[in-house]
Amino acid sequence: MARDSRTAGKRLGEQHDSLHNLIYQEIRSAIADGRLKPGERLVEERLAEEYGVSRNPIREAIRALHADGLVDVSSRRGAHVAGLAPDTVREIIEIRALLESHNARLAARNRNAVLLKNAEAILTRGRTALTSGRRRGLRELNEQFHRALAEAGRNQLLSDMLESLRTRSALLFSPDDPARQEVSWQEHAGILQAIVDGDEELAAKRAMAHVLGAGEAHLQSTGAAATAAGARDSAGELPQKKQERR
Amino acid sequence: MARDSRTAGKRLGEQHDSLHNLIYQEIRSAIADGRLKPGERLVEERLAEEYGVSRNPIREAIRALHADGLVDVSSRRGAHVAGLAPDTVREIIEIRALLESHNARLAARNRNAVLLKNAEAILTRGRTALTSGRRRGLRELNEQFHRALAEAGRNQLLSDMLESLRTRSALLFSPDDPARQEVSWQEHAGILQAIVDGDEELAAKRAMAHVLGAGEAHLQSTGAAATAAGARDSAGELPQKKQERR
DNA sequence: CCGCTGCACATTGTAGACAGTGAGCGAGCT
DNA sequence: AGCTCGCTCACTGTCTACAATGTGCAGCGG
Repeated sequence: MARDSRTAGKRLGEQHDSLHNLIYQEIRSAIADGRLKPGERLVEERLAEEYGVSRNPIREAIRALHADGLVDVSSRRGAHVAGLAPDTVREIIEIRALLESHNARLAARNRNAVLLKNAEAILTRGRTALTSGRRRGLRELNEQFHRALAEAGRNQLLSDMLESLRTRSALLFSPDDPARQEVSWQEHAGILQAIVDGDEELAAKRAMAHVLGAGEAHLQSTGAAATAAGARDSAGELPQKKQERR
Repeated sequence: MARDSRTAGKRLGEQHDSLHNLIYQEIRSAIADGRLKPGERLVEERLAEEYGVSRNPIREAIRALHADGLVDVSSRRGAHVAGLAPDTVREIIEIRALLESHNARLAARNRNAVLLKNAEAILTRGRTALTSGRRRGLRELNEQFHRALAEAGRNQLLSDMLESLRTRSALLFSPDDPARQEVSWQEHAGILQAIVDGDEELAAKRAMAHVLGAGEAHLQSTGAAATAAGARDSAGELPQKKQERR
């Protein structure tokens, strides 16, 4: 399969971090970078050899990825990179919209000065990055902004759930459309403004619109309407019958 | 996240019971039954011996429990049964209220005949069990009813998230107050009625009230003692310095 | 030519060791 | 005494080996 062993810049640094954590990160970014595509099988022994470790850390990493919803694991049949069926994407968007909305409401209710300052700082950085054309960091800044908002909501559970949803979508969605980015950061500003003003309703409304808008954009760019309700439970779990036996 | 209760619901054939799955179930019910108390340490080797297996299945089970939020795992310091700090309980209630509410709205929007019939059947069983004094099955019936509602919402992700939240609370909350049960099942009826009537707003409102009400009841019963015993915000997450060295 | 049956193997599940680390406990110092 | 510094050891993290099982393929019968 020659997965370009070079791409996996496996520098097992000094890190006292447990091995399986590093593996987890590695595979995770491999999925994010598209080096591992949805449906692709994750063979423990192969990965073990690739990273120069035994199968145990690999197994743990895979379990962690499974907990994050990034891989599907079926008993005795191995693990596959999870895919997102259009229906699932819609569900994620819907729930994320609901939760982001609620979180924005909470943030507007609390109005914690320092946390909002932090969000504003990130917002500024995002907007300058946008105008100066440096788009490479935008994805990360977007992540940071939403994380800052989540913190401002001061509900740990909600924050965690949002993080999880963002992870699932961010890793599996297609890269962002530049045009959309403009709108996106304007909306960010609008949300934050409403929060700072303490206008709960407006903040909630804008947050929801933001998520739904971004979701629409993604649905457009990716599969389009090519899959109304047909795929149903396929959920990207097609094992991709590659057959690489020798 | 909702273990592997794949969409199919748990008809016959509970999967090929891999050992670690059995262990998972075992420990899980041990927590539910109170045989394992919050803060208690889970020593892999001890459990391995207790169940007559090696440590690997134990580790996997612990990971799964961790994914469900039932145990806390800190690197190199072992796993402990998770506790619920009062703040966390409030967060769970709040988010669950939000999600149950939304789910009820969706159910009212869809009005899937067969799924609602199912919910009604469970409702009936619950009410008869209540009046006939057989309270031992009520907890399970309550679980089933909410699961049925979740299905009726027809949003898999939402259903899974609710399942997870219910799991976390059900296992760690104190047993239910009989008086509350009466009210609870009346509210169940009210919610379902609104859904059947297709009144989205009412259904959402009632679902939220139901969760908040139940939550309040729990906070009352546990909160008082909890405030005295472990007023700290860390509540159950202190590793419980027992020191059982020999 | 095509479907069925049984075999062989690729992979996962489990077991049993070894290695590394953090936490108490006591010796030595001040 | 109080404190620091090692020592010791119960653990977890990892590795290697073995067992169990699903899958594809060859070979056979139709």
